[in-house]
Amino acid sequence: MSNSLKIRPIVEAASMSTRIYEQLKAAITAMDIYDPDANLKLDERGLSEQFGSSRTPLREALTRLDQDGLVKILPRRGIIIVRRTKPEILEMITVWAALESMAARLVCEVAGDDEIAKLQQLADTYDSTQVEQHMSEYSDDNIRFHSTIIQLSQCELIAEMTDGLFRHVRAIRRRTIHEKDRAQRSVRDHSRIVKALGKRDADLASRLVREHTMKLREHVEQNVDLD
Amino acid sequence: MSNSLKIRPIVEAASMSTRIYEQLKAAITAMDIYDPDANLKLDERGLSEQFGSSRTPLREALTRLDQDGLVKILPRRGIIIVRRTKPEILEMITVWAALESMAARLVCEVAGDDEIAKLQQLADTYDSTQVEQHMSEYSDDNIRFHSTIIQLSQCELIAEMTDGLFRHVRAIRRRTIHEKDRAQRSVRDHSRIVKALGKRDADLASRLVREHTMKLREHVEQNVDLD
DNA sequence: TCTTGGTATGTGGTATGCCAAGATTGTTGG
DNA sequence: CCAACAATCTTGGCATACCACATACCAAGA
Repeated sequence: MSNSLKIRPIVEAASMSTRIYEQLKAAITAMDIYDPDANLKLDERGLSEQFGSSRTPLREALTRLDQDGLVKILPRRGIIIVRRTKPEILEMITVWAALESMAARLVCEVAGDDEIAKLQQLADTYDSTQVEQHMSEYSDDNIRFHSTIIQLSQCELIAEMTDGLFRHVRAIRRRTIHEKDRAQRSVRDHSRIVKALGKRDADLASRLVREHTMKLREHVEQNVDLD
Repeated sequence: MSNSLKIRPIVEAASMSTRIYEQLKAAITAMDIYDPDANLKLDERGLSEQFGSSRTPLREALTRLDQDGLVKILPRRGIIIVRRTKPEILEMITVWAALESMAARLVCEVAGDDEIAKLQQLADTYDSTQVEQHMSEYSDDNIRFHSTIIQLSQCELIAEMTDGLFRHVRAIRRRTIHEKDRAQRSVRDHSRIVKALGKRDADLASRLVREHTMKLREHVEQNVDLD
């Protein structure tokens, strides 16, 4: 086996603009943009210097972020990270409900029993009594649960679209009041959803998912103040 | 009325890159990209010359189109208009069904009776006997019907998202076999949807919309060949 | 005629510099 | 002390030049 060269294909190195784009996207996602003291202004020339590149690739990255709706480029005024208004957030949650509801429907058709069992496991990690003690972890696992449903639907497009939505909704989660009541209800909801998926009851599963997410919408509408 | 200056707001002159972006987007939307003889290759330098600009704003426009998924930029290989694969189209229709279904639900809550009456009018323009004689017009009015539902939902985000989907799905409509059976069923479906909306039966309306769109999905899956 | 290294050309990526239009600061006249 | 104006700075838009890599073509040798 050693009488020939062992060559592995060169991994296509991402362009500088792509790397900048990804890094900026991650950075914006990580920061708390709804903090009243947050600095939302971006400096083109300053950033390009920090990245050790010229303005061109940085500008390309910013154009893409603008297209994503993460920043807004204001001619001759500056580039700012956009804060979503509350109505916009509510719309996002509504769309999320629509997409995940459809995903649940698809899961009933295409997912294997083993995969749904995996989902069961995610839902069972916490019972109603534990959840109040591990709030922060639960928040992550909660998102993981919903992401998994979307994965199992095998619809790539739904995954893409909700990815952007999760990003924004997660940002305002830090501004959400966590009531233990809500968390406990959430655990019960998840359990019911899994059960419906297991029974391949598409109508029920999709309805439960939609109602579950719309409850979040209601909660945000009444308990989150962004201004 | 003529004793005062007639002032109309200054239209914020769009940047060159924005105008190029919009023009290219319109051009790509207009062409039949699934024609086997279609030229899908774009020439950066050639285009910039045609637009009378340098490559920079053109490249910015192309970056945005790439982000939209309308073109694909291949480093050092060229820029091509992307053809959607059949599975991708099917996913788009599925997502469309999810979104419009939710839109119907919202319409039941927020639309006025007068607005639903307008929808009724759109649905009644054709009856089952007329539709086969005015196929091409019906196709446009069909899209208008669905667009109107989304408008009436007052959810800006759903409108944005479906806009992109319509664009792609419309492109393959030209490759779809139009059976008069399907058109007649479509007219009946629309009528039922309006009725459900009028009764503010959100569950029924959303179900009918979803099933209606998923019928299109089925039809495309079985009757459209893109390769 | 076929193989093969070399070369010309095409194409997107990046660096740089200038420009015009807001924004800011400083100055001046009241 | 303040309003109005002017000089200056800031900042995104655009043009241009050059680079690196992919591809096609070509010519020399087997």
